[in-house]
Amino acid sequence: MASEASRPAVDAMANPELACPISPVVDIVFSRWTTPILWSLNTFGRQRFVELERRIKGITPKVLTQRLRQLERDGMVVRTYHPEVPPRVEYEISELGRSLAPLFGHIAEWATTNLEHVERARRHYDDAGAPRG
Amino acid sequence: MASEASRPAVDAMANPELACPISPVVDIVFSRWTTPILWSLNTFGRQRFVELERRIKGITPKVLTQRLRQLERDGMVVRTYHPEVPPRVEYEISELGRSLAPLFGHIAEWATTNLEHVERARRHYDDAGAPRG
DNA sequence: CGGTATCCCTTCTGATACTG
DNA sequence: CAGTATCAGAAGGGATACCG
Repeated sequence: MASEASRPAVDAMANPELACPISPVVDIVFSRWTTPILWSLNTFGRQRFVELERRIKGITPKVLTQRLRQLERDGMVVRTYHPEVPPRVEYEISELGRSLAPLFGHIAEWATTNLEHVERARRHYDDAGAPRG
Repeated sequence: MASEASRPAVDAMANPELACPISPVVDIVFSRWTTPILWSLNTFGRQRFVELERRIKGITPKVLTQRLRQLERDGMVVRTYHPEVPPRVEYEISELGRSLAPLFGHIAEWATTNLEHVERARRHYDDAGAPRG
């Protein structure tokens, strides 16, 4: 195996000890509400606060603000303030955020082929699969 | 665009309206503690409860049980109970769970090239980037 | 419009103790 | 060993109201 510093990314799947190397990414990218936000910004382009609020069904302004701030801090989205009356704020995905697109594509692909397997497993488990022992 | 039923997975990136199609996967795969568990099982193979408990630093038996049950219900892991004294239970990743390996690989790859960008963005934001407006 | 402030409540989690 | 039971505490959201 290669050294820690020069190890190719794929080798991470075989990296022993300690926590799994994808946990940090999960914290950044896959927190609640972040994927719909990134998805919306990536799909529909630059949007205002209300547009996002309306698009992302069920989110409250407080939570939307929190997540947008976090995503802005992490460099995933860019916030632009226009000092007008009424004020106008636009959010757009950054280059760093856009680099997640292929990843999201892979996840979507996994979903289309495997989500039904999960559903099936759940039904099977709920019918008779409760753990014995 | 193709119809809803036959649409290729990658087109999901352009799917309009409603929530983003990867949210269900996020709920299943990227809940707290699930990635370290799947990672450990995928990397080190079949393991007993205590082995997982010791390997995954900081997890409590209660939470480990909860997550393992959920993963078992979703068909990601297989639980095998050996009625011996003392009892022995082994967990291993399922075929469905193993199908996530390439995905995890992509995430790990993204991490190695982009995680430092995130760190940099955070420092920059914390230094002077607080939103004005 | 684009938020913030406040309150409340559910969920998640940790610690501890105990059992077959 | 492989959990379960119980309780307490923290965190994350939601609802509502208000502000520049």
